[in-house]
Amino acid sequence: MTNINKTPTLKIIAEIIGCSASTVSRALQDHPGISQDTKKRICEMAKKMDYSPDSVARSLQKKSTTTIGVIVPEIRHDFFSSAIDGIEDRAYQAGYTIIVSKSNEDYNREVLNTRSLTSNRVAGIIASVAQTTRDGQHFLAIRKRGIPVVLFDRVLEDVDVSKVIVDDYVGAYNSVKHLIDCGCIRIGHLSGPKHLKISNARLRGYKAALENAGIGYDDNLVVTVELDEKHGMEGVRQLLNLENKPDAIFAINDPVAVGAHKEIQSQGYIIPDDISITGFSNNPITEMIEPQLTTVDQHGYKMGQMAAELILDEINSDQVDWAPETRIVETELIIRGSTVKN
Amino acid sequence: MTNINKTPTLKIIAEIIGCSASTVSRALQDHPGISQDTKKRICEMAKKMDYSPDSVARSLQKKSTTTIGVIVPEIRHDFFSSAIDGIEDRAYQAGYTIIVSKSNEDYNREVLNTRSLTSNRVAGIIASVAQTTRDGQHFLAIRKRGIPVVLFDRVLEDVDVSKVIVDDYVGAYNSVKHLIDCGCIRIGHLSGPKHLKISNARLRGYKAALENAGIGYDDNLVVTVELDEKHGMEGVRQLLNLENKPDAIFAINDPVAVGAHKEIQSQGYIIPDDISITGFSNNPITEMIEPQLTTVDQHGYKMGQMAAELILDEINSDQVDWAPETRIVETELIIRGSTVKN
DNA sequence: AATAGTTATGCAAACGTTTGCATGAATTGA
DNA sequence: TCAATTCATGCAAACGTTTGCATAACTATT
Repeated sequence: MTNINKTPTLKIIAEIIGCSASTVSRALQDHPGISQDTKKRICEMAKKMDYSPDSVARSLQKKSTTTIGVIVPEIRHDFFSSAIDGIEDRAYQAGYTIIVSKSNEDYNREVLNTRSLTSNRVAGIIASVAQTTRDGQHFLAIRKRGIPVVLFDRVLEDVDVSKVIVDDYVGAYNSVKHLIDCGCIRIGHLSGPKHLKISNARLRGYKAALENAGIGYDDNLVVTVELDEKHGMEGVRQLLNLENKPDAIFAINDPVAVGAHKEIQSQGYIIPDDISITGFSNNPITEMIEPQLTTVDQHGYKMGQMAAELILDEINSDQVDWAPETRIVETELIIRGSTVKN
Repeated sequence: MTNINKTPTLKIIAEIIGCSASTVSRALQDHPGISQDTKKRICEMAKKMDYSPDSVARSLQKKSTTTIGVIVPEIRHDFFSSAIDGIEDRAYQAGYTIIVSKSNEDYNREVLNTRSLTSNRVAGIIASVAQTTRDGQHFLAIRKRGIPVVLFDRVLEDVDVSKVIVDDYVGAYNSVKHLIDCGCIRIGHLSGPKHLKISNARLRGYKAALENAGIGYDDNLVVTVELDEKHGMEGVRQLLNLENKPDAIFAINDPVAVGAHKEIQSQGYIIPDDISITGFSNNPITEMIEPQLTTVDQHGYKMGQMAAELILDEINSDQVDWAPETRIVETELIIRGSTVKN
């Protein structure tokens, strides 16, 4: 599509007013060296012509953009879209725009994304890494070029950049503590695959809460499952088959909890009267089932905000070597009907 | 944060190789006028230094970017994040990046967003308008400057730009026809506010399907509700209070359907044996409830893809006056347990 | 009236590309 | 051997900004 109306530039305004482009530039910036009269004339004309500065040209000259690059494994996913939302809000407040790209859980595409973003001279990159990403060289290389990098949620342990993570341990601890406070004494746990950091952190939280309450740990009450609904159903069956059944379930995440929820009900138990249950993540589903699920909010939106704040701090710092910083987002226990009668 | 390693540029490579920047530029573009030998030396060096061209500088010189601007009312919302996903995929394939901004359902912010995007010299803008937007001047002005605009889903009727919309009429028709095919003969409709286009289109589809099947239209079976779960519950109560109760419900959207779903079950009716029910949108919730909800997929992802395709066509066209085009996305009926026993 | 100081403005370079044109070297054909 | 042709490369301008420095026109001070 070709341009019909020409976009106004400094030079065009300058010609109309009868001055130089520098004067127009300075007038628009309210530079002290320009007379009130000229300023007024120029500003009026600029407004009349609906002038807006060419950020491309400005970025070239300033050698920096006001754009933040974002890389996520998946866009169409409540947690990530919430995070993007949080990033956008903070960026918008600071006058920045965001370029969103997704890796599709593919390491190679993630590397390509970083190249594209650096090529676009973004002021910084916020990323949550793909499941297939093991190595963080691409992020380190960017950082060495002076572009701040913030990893959030899915971070790489051994990569020395700023990070925003959630405290899974505390989240799990509080969740289990809540079950105990509700009077449950035999709490089962549907745990995740052992190679995942979150599984271990949440399992530790579970154990600590039990110990703190003086409840003995029972190996039979912990079942390891994959992170989806189907496995939640299967896992909980094992627990319901025990002769000494649990009176509560702490599930590693919401899909697993939803699976358990269904299975428990289809076996005729009443939630929360017979068995209480809690999940993790605060997915939208948790509000849609009956009774609604008590869960741990991971605050995707909040994490996005914090990641944006962190990167803006780093961008605006003039320190040559900003030490990477890790910020931890507090989880929040959302108490609903699956643990408390309403 | 300050730069430590300098980013390689054409000039730097030129100095190392001992030629001019133009030669490097041409070599990297595989320009015919450069000798094989020089090309090889230059390309190797560029790779070694991990050179990637400065898109900012290139955009300035070429007077065009490879960035598409996206404006949505809300990011954290399944339909919109799916649409963004679809846009990203197509854009990525074409070598474009996307800038995502949200209006927060606020007309003024939407106008600001368009300014920011044009200032960033995006190649085109894809938008879904805010609820408070009545006037489309801001989009027309952009288009007059030669920047293609594509509106999707929430479009402005009187604004002459390209559009991607869904056929609500057909979607509703098929949904109701399905209920009829399942043997239902007394089909209630939870309709939406009368000033919304979607309400009317879906209502027309409902009526047409009935008429086509020779089923008389009964005013008592249509209840107007707000578009959320709570009103779905309230609305369906009216229908269940009729002495001649419906044997099926077609709800204007999924939240309303979910509300109705809950209410129907809590009154002791069995879905779909006593009453069948269908929604609209294919929100993730629809798969999470028991029985799962038959619904109409609006294909947010597909709409995003189509919007991206449309804008890329327009960007790559050299026609001075590209006639706006409207493309209609076919809805798809997703049949699940709320209408058919499994 | 001459100098110093102030005020308002313009010039030109720079940011990193791309590309039309010019130039010089090498090759070809007679 | 000379002109014509081809080949490889460089020069310089342009894209729209910003900004240090120079300059011109005043104003104030003596």
